[in-house]
Amino acid sequence: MDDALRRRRVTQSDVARLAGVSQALVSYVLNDSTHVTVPDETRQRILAAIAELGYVPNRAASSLRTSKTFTIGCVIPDIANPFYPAFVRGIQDGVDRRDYDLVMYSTDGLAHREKKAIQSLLQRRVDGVIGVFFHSNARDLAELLEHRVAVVRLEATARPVGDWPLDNIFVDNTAAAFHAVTYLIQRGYQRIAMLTNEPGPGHPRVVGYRAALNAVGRTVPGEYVQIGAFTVEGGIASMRCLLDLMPAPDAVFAANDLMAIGAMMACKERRLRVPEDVAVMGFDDIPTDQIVSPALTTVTQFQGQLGQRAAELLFERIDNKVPSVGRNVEMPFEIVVRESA
Amino acid sequence: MDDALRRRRVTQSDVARLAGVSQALVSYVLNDSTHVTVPDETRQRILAAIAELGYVPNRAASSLRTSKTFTIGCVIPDIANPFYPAFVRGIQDGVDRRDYDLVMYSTDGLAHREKKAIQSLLQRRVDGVIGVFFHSNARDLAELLEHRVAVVRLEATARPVGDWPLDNIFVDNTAAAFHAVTYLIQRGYQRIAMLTNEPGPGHPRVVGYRAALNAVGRTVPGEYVQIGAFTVEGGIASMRCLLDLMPAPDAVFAANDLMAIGAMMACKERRLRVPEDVAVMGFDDIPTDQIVSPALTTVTQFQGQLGQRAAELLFERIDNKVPSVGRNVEMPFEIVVRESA
DNA sequence: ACGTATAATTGATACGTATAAATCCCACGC
DNA sequence: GCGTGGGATTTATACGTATCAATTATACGT
Repeated sequence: MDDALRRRRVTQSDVARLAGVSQALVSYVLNDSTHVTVPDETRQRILAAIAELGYVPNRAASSLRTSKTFTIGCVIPDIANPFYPAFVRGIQDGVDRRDYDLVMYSTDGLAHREKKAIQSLLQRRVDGVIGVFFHSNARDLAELLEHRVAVVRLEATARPVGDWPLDNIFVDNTAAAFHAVTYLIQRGYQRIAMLTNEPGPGHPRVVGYRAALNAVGRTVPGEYVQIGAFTVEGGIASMRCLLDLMPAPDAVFAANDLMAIGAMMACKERRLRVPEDVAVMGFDDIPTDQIVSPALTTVTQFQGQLGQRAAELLFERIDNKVPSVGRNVEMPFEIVVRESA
Repeated sequence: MDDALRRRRVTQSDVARLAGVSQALVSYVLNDSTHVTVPDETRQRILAAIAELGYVPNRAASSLRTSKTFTIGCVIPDIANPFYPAFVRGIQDGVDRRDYDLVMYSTDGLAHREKKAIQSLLQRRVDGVIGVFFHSNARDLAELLEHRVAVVRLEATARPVGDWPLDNIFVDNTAAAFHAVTYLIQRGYQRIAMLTNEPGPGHPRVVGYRAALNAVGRTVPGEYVQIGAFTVEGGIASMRCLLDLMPAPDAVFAANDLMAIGAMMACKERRLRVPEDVAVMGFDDIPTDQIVSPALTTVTQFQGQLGQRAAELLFERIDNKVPSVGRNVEMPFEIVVRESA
């Protein structure tokens, strides 16, 4: 095909001409407006013309006129991080059901990339945003909110929303970690260590970990909390350090599953059995957990449901079905007992 | 914040008024047009006004005027399928570098959802599309192409593109499977079976599998090619059938890694050692492969690079740097030898 | 038969931008 | 002193749609 075949875009005016009506009427039948009645005979004529010409509405023009874009923005650190695909898929399903489209941004948790994403969202005049912001400077989000953009944040704990119409959806990570560690305690483990990292949701999980141990009157030796990267390699490195300790822990709670898996690898390396010699527990429930051997005991955040629910919350706001004050919506977690602890 | 704080959107006209110039001039400084020269003094005044009012360009209006949307569409079966996150991330990186945005669609490989995605893409007047289409009825893509939308398809083999300006990026799956199976043969395996499924890229992989065996004068017993779902469960089920055969295979080549992992599980279930009793080889190189034990030997398609390259090809077309005839761009694969074979 | 209410349709306009074309302003050369 | 060539700026317009207001056609009741 050469550029010769390049087709001019068909507009409502073209359709109107063919159907022998005005452009306005075409628009009316397309949006089957309630205030205007179009007799079936003309409607059919117009629909026929639309089909014949292959008319496709121009969203940009429509958005300009109505200032609705039917677009949702999704801002996450990294789609290649195994926590997110299921979450995003949940969002997609919710968004798709309403015939909205999803614009995706990966920020790598970097402040300037979050800013850039927000800037794009602003230019695009999206109707809503679902995001995971590590550096979410409240001012930037404020700009979205001031322009009536619905925003739902995924958080690791309840957050003050002030008077902004900003919803937080969250799994109580502190409580979840508390339960996880309590589970380990009940299983009889005596020296429970933790693997975590600095930015991101590690902090509340450490808080829960400490609380669970304190609740049974135990204290945590400083070197039992290892800080490293949120990756398998990070887990391996941190776990090696822990295993060098005297006494070494008999159980580890990792702030995410990749680290937990790394920890298991470090154990294997030292010929330690999991869970007999040292138990390992993770956080998030990524698909790989069911595959590794031993299968990883963890706490799930039901990422798919989380995404779907986030979309629902967003649309409630878009539909104005909800007071303009921010909500904190707590979602369930669940200890998933498999083989590693 | 109540609706009272709802800010009116600032337009170029607002900026112009504050700076004491015409709207046109504002537009000129924003697009620093080459044909028009704006003295530095006025430019500064305008930029100051932009900053003071917090002006954010309206992309819909801009798109309407220029018929450029700075939007790329991405159509894949399922972002939760572990093959795709790295691919998408590669695309994102390429797209981001050019300050385009990415609209994502998951189709589940269903024809009607592919159609629906294409329809959205059409309405959005995206500048380009990168897609994995299982039912890509050529006519639907034609509609995009006729409207000068750049399209890059990810395929499993070279494909005739006709005269359409449509690029295919592909890893030669047949050759890759041929190499994989040849590797197994060279390792001395005698009875090599295969796990695959029906739609999707299974077919060319089976072709390569057969070719490799034929090349050394072996034939394939019909029941050595098992068809099942592209999932871990599918792999388990299919592998069980294979292991019930007499004689059972001593090696399995799975058309994707999830099936391969399932196959390993089925082996474990029967107390068979991998690779000593039966070797397992997969296809795709998903992140989990490095984690399972034994680590999965597979063939990688370098998904990240694949995505990046797809974006590059797309932009070459968008930039008109390339003749309007379709290209077939082959990308490398590589046998990744780990522990399972 | 004739207004009148209602149905059917059209005209006109604005959304916010980019850009071609027109205008204005000023210094400069002769 | 006056035309002239640019530099600086503005005017005008179109992109494609949705929708209000206005107009025309139709039906209806008395």
